[in-house]
Amino acid sequence: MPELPEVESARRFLATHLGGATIQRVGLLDAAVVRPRPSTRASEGGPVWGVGLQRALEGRPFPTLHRHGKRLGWSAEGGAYLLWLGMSGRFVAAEAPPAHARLGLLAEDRTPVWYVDPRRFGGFAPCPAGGLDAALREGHGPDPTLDPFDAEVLAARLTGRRPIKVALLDQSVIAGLGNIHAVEVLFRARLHPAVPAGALRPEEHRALADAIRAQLDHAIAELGEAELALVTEGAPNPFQVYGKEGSACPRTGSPIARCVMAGRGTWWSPAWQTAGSDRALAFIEEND
DNA sequence: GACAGTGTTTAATT
DNA sequence: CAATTAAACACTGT
Repeated sequence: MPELPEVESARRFLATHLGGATIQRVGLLDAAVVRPRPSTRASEGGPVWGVGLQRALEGRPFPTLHRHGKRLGWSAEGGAYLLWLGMSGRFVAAEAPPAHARLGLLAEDRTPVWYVDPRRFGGFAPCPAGGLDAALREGHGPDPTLDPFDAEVLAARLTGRRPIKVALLDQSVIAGLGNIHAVEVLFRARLHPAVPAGALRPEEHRALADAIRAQLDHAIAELGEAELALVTEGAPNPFQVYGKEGSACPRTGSPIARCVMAGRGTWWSPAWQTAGSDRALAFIEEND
């Protein structure tokens, strides 16, 4: 579920539902969601760190959450924590815990809020007190919605021969884009996904920077007003090219293509995304 | 049953 | 050695 816009949406959701409240109890339905360090896996989590999280939150005001890229975090009396949503993490307000609820936040006169994460790639982990900002940014490039971000910034960070699509997924280059929004950004910028990252021209850097900002702003606004999930079951696919192989390109009507780059599904419109196609690396079209 | 899936780390390979 | 790619994680839905 979560790329930058969805994580920002989760941050606002928590502030709306728990802001100003005192946390009475942290329900540990699955202690493995609390980890010793950020970005560790469920097998490393456990009640030892779960108790630490309970002690950090219970009986205290719900903290202000900060975000950088896809990471969330807070720093308060009980200590600093990082929170990341992995592939399927989300927050749900409900009286009873939904399926795959891993943790519950209970406050007086508020609907309980549950951290739900079927795949358990997401979690909570303590980070050094006073070092929240450093922990949020560690190993990450700029967040396009929070940091200075323009064609020059992009040009300086996009180097090497790997495809631009793969570079956009690298959080150390830019923080916040995931597979869906990277695919949509390239469509907006009319850029071929297989252009080597270091081979972009100045006008392409500009188009890409504009597309990244536009896509993120668009997605945040849409999530805010519609509570739209990334790919809600039953709902039609809301994206221009993501997951649309074989269907008509919204701009040209020609079929959307798909290939795999760095192990991730990549969709694009060959007729529309012509910028850089002269420099595109060899790639495999697997659409029929 | 096989396969793909919104993320990220680690191992293996080039 | 640096740059890339594959595998692993954990589980659901088609």
